[in-house]
Amino acid sequence: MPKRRSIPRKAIYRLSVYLRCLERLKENAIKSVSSEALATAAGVAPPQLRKDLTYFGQFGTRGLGYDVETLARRIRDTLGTTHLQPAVLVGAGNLGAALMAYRGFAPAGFEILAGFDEVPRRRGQRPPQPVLPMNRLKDFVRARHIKIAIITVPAAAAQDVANQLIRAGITGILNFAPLVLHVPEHVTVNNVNVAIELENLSYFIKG
Amino acid sequence: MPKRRSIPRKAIYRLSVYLRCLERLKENAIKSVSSEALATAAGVAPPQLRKDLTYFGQFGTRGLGYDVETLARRIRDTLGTTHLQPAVLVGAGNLGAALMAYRGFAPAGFEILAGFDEVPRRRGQRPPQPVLPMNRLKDFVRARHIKIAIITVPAAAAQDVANQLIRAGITGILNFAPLVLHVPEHVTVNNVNVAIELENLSYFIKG
DNA sequence: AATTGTGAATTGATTCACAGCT
DNA sequence: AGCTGTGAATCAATTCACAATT
Repeated sequence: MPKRRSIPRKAIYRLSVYLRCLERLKENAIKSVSSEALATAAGVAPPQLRKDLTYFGQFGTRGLGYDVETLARRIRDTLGTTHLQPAVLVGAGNLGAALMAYRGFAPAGFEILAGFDEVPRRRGQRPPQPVLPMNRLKDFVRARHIKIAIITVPAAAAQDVANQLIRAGITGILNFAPLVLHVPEHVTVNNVNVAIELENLSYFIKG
Repeated sequence: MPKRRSIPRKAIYRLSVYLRCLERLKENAIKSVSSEALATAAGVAPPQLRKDLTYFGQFGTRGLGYDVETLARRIRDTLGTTHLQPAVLVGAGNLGAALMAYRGFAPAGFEILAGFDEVPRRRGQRPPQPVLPMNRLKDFVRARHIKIAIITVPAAAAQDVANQLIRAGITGILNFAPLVLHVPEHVTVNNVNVAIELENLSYFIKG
């Protein structure tokens, strides 16, 4: 269990980036890496990387660097993705169905077990997992002790869906709906808002 | 033109959130709003909101608050989304096709004019816009002076696609591929990585 | 000799308290 | 009286320089 004093939130995001880079090194059969090399690959400064890692422990060997395999495992431990985590998705429209079919979750340690929708299997493509009606959500989530949910419903429905998920026992929500969700203390919400990302680009390209 | 001293990057993201809240107020025919009310809706503290706004100018009236319509327009001016901005998307797979069909871009001021792919119209649903072969990318982007691109190709292809886009004149990239893109100084990259967002949730739900 | 780990210094962002308008 | 705008103060994050270790 890592001691959590006051770890910058961005440091945790960067751990994920380091992990991706380590996985690439491992594919290339590289056993060991210096903070300089890993930092460059991750697009940060070497002291940043070292500081980030020491928030969670000491993983390197002075004079030598970091063992790729070991560091990757330790980061996965810290993030809690050593074992596959189940998740559900609510809102099986275009975007929702595409996310359900996305192959990038499994290597990161996540599996979307099912989608839920008011009108199962309406628009878009057919995802590989079942799409179930909303009235089955609560039992499904409880029975499998699922903690993570993805919301891809329209803004008008999102807060209500969030409330249902939280009542079912969800404590982590990845929210694609363009609004600020209000949730209790013990629930974490991460927002993904593509329109906002584009607006942000728009600001910078005016330069 | 706003003076840009040292504006926190997150302040610009928050501008987008304020804009969404203002649009909601406008729909409800609310003409005027205080920093307290708007901040609460946006999920920030009132002084945060006021400080953010003063990075770009003075938009309120002391004793009264902010005029909803005026503030919304001024924020759009700042972000550069007063007029519709054209964009292209590269990688028309599941996710790419879903984004092309997404209806949330138009109200934010963006329009995806076309998709590009090595193998046009292969997987997933058929998007409303044309999907063109990669060899038409450069001319298309140049002829229409497009500045913004969305990358939804696999990681292995993303850097090459980014290079092509930049040669064609793109200066803002929204990157969904799970790797760190290396780009010249004048190009802005925003990353959206759903797997990393899930990892981040995983860390916090262990709490 | 090389490279990590870290306290100290710096830089950046947020919060506060209140001055300044309407 | 009410509410914005902002300099000053606090808090957080990043960078640096170098001691510690192999």
